[in-house]
Amino acid sequence: MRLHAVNTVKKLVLISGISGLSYYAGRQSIENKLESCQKETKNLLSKPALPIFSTVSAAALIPRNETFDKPAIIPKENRIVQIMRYGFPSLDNVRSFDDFVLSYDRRMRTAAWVFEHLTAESVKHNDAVDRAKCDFKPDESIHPFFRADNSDYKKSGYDRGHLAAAGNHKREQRHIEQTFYLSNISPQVGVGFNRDSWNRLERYVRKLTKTFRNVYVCTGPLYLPRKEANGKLYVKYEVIGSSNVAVPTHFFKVVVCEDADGKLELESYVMPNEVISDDTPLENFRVPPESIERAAGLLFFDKINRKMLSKINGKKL
DNA sequence: TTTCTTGT
Repeated sequence: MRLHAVNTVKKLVLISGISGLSYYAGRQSIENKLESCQKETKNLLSKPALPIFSTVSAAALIPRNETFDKPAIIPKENRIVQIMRYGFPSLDNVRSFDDFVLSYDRRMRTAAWVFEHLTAESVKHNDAVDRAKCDFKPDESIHPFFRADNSDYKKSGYDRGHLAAAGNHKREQRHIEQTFYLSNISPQVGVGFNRDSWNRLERYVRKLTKTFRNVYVCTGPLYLPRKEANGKLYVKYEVIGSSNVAVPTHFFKVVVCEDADGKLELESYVMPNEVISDDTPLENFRVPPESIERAAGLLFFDKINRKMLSKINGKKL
């Protein structure tokens, strides 16, 4: 890269989401990112030649349904800062919703990860919120080449399984509705997985808010290699519908809980996307977070001060 | 309680 271009690229990296430069962006604090994003967006607005509407990660740090015409792009109390407090697992195709953040994997037609922040208040039952009123819908913010449609899932034999669980977003009707965008959905085995053991894991994570004041959850698909008859390893996954939506072989959850003293406990799980017996204890699915990072190509909770981490998968450090 | 699909 030519030297004179470097400064411009540095300025653009937060807006354009050039993944190869994520190291630079990753070193900045979230606050700096937002400040910088806000500043650069304003700069860009005065330069109509730059294609700000077609860049992907411009959507990342700017809440949906905010138009670029309004001067106040970043609200003061930013929910996204709260959700992403401990770092972004990656910076590819990041987009934020009102109560969760996701990174979209265009090739797989589903998310690479979704991030949520849960509290006792945010998951408590709310009569005003009705799941039955929600419809699964294509995410129109994704380019049609890479977008999943309801027809892809129809008669596929798979459930439209939430990554950010609907049950985690009952504070407002608007919040739960946004979890039904197909960018937050992956093909999941229904009976025996989505409706059973995976749901059991989701309920367990919600229950953690009873003992911890803050719960941070990262969820995503995995496509793990498997040994075939010739002894070699292959990554093999089914694709469904005319969009070829990838069917993940596994799903992960990495959870960080913060207690009243600010001490942090981490738990990480991998479950195969297949029928799992209901009597299998959830602890059986615990795996070291490093192995999920390697398999997924992600880095979780990058910004956690290791001194604050007291437990990993139940083991004291 | 929450997670869904299919058929009418």
